Amino acid sequence: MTNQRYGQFCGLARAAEIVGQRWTLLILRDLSVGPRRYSDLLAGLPGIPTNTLAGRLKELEEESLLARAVASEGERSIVYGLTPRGKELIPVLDALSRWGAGGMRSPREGEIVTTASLVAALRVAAGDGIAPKAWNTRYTIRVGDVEINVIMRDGIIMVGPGAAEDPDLVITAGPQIRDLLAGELDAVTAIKSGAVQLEGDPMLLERFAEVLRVPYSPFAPVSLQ
Amino acid sequence: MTNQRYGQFCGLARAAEIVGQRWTLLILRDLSVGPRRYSDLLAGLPGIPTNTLAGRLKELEEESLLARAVASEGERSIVYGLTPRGKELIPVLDALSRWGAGGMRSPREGEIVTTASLVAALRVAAGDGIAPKAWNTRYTIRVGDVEINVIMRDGIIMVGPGAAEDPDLVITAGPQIRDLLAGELDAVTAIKSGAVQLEGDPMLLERFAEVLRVPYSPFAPVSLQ
DNA sequence: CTGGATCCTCAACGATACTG
DNA sequence: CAGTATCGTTGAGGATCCAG
Repeated sequence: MTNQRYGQFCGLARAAEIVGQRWTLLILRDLSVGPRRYSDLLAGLPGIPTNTLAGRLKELEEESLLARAVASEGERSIVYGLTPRGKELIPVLDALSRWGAGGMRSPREGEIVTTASLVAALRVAAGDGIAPKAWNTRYTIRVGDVEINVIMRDGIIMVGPGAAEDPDLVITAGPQIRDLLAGELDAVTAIKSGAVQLEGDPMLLERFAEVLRVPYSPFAPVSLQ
Repeated sequence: MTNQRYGQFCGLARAAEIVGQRWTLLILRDLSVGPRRYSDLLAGLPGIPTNTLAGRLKELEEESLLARAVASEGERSIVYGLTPRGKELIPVLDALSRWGAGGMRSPREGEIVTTASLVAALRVAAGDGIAPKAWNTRYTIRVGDVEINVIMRDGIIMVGPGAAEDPDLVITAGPQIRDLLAGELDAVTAIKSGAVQLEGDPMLLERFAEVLRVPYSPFAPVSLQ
């Protein structure tokens, strides 16, 4: 499977030959959350053909963006994880993610939220990952049947898949969570309108919305000059 | 021409639907240098089929990343230029470019340097675009038959296509210019080895190499954990 | 000459079935 | 669970042609 080449001695062209292939960016996004098995990736990327996934994983391994490893002793299952070279790409994925989110308003027909997409979105929203030191809070965020956690601890924000243990606040929302992160919907309105449902202290949603904030640039079609 | 979709309500997925198509990133790179005509783009992207270019331009216009305009009064030619939404993508292109450059060593068989690729590379190398205020210098850089200019003025670095007017230094080099920017080749060695030829004060190359510097991360294939 | 449109071919992608 | 195998479909590649 010889990658298509652009024939230019250019960093962007080289990058495009790798990440410009269909599904590759989403595979990398899923792996950016943590090492995953083949079947995890397949489940997190609805619509990807199995041969395409297998081919991409092989190519990305050849490019040293990811490595395969046996999950644990005795297990037959294989996990794929990003190498340092692959991890270098995470800030770029996040920048692209932020740009793409600026063009999003509401889900199109049939669009879903996956665990990795929600983790990536909140990782972007967390920005530099710094919160006030005193805010030690554990959040679980539910969108559909997806659950992720956001932990603020000692001034650091961590985002990961799965519910938080003993959460201080459980936030259940639909795609409108995007508007909350975008600052287009404030916490009070979100609660009143029913856009989010809470289990726990509602004040903790204010902190959440204050720290996890994507300053999407306003997007208006314009003409040149 | 209905774009392939990923079916996920995710910024990265939306971005990938647009910029993940073949040739799109390079078209945007060329336009990031400035507005260009159809034939300029065709010439700067050797190998692109005309129908692909036409199709991409149409899609990118629909997505409001670029706009078409009549070049100047009376002219029949059309120029394509980035909209603000398209320009928001330039820092992302630069980040991707930098990442890709980290995996580059020497040109592969048949790889060429184009005007836009060289401008983009030096724009990345210029980083935040700041130089010492006293360094008012005009450079012309030649690689093959490509000529671009780098102007340092009042602490600002500007990079553009075409030779500089009345340059203080003309730098002629091959692909080894990449090593100079990467800091893997210092100015003195570059001159002695003949990797670069100069017309003007050789000391000005030191300034050039000092300010235009891409801190590529070392790249070594490794295994997981 | 610029700015495409058309046609044909072929490699890559997509869907499904199947296997060690 | 982790992929191959098979086969149909789509989009890219390449050449040519055409209108303003």
